[in-house]
Amino acid sequence: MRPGTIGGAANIAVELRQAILLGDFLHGEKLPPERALAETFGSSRNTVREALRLLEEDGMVARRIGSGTYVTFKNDSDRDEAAEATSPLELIDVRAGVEPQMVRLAVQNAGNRDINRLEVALLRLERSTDDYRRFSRADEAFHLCLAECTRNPMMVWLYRQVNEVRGNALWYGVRGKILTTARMEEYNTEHRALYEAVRTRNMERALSIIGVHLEQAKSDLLGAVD
Amino acid sequence: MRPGTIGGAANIAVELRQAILLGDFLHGEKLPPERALAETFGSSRNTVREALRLLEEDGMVARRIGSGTYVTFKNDSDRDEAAEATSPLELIDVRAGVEPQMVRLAVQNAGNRDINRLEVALLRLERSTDDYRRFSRADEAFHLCLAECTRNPMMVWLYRQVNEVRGNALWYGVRGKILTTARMEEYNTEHRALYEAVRTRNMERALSIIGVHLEQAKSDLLGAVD
DNA sequence: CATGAAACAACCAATATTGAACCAATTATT
DNA sequence: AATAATTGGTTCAATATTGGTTGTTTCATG
Repeated sequence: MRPGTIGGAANIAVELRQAILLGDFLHGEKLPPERALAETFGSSRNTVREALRLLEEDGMVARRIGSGTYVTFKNDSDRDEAAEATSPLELIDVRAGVEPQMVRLAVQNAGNRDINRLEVALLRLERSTDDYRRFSRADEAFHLCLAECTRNPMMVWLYRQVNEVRGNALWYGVRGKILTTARMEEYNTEHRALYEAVRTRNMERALSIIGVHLEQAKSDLLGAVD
Repeated sequence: MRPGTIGGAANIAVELRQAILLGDFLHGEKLPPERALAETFGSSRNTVREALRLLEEDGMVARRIGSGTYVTFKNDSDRDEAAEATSPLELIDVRAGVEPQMVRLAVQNAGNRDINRLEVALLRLERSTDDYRRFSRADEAFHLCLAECTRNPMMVWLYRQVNEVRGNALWYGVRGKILTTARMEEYNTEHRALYEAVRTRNMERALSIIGVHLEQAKSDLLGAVD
């Protein structure tokens, strides 16, 4: 038990949850029996059971009579592993699936407020062509804003994940070579065109732009490898 | 009170708020009882109670008679929140972006071993039309296998995520209504056609099938709402 | 002196914890 | 195959803990 804290079912639950989140207990692993946990935490078995009940409610563990209590929580470190195993080119393959659909839904579902925020992000982007790090951040914000235009929470979440990988990947290293001021301004021409297409609900045009955008990102990447 | 001196309910509130914000007390955790806090802060219980009242006003903690004072402040980690906020229809919108690209990459990159495993999954699927729960599990396995055919770790991860949401969403409830034996057999016709298209590297055909598949899933869902 | 914050104290009602015994399902042992 | 050991599920009553409440006292401040 952490110093300064007092026992009780809620706190035991929090500690076990932390232990699971931190990987002390892996997915599928069996927790110590309730009677052992009771001794470890210096409390009664009923209290431990109450704590486990809370974890079970959260879907962190599952209990089986006669067998034990098992971790059902699936750790997100899977994503980091996938990210490390994924090359920038493969990432573009993934984005080529996600982003056109994102644009499609954005054109369909964006409200006026969404479009206003998208414009703000665009203006910031256009003021950032002097520093490729600032540009990268503004670029992320713009695309995230675009994701929010879809009004689809899952799509927003998905794009966040892909975006984070984008930060981890090799891309991060070659970024400085690719993003010359001229290139950034080229990208921004596309960004503005994309914004206009979304604003005027021109689906065909928007899809065409994002397609070109991804193609260019791909060829830029291939060029940087040389 | 003289300026420059410490003490008083407001200051205790500030200290506790800091402790919570810094993670000394996590969400759901029970704070030490008022009597103990009074001792550690070297003040009376009344003063501590006043401090807790302030925190309660801020929505940082909740108090329950006979139980304790609990931290309600949440450090946003909303992977599951996105899932809960996403309707089955919105999920299909996401899948409509991911799955065609998945099929495209699968046709491009699948090796012979991948295709063999895909066939195994397909056969299992075709033996599962008598129970919609078994069918659902086999269906997941088949599509996951398809994801692995892409040889793109990020795509595999992505599909896993989408798949998990599929399990959480409302879909889970209406599944029983949609998946009649006849419907499962229809789906399997498509599954087999998809398998054949991947095996023979017929990209056009594969994309057409997955498009129809998603369209049908969408209309089935819309039908089930009535 | 009047005021208000704080300390101290006693009690209430709600809740939690404990300890025990026993059940039911699973797993290990013989 | 039969048996024993292990493990989660359940119930109950006694006890401890905890926030809520009320009242009095102390003391620095204006």
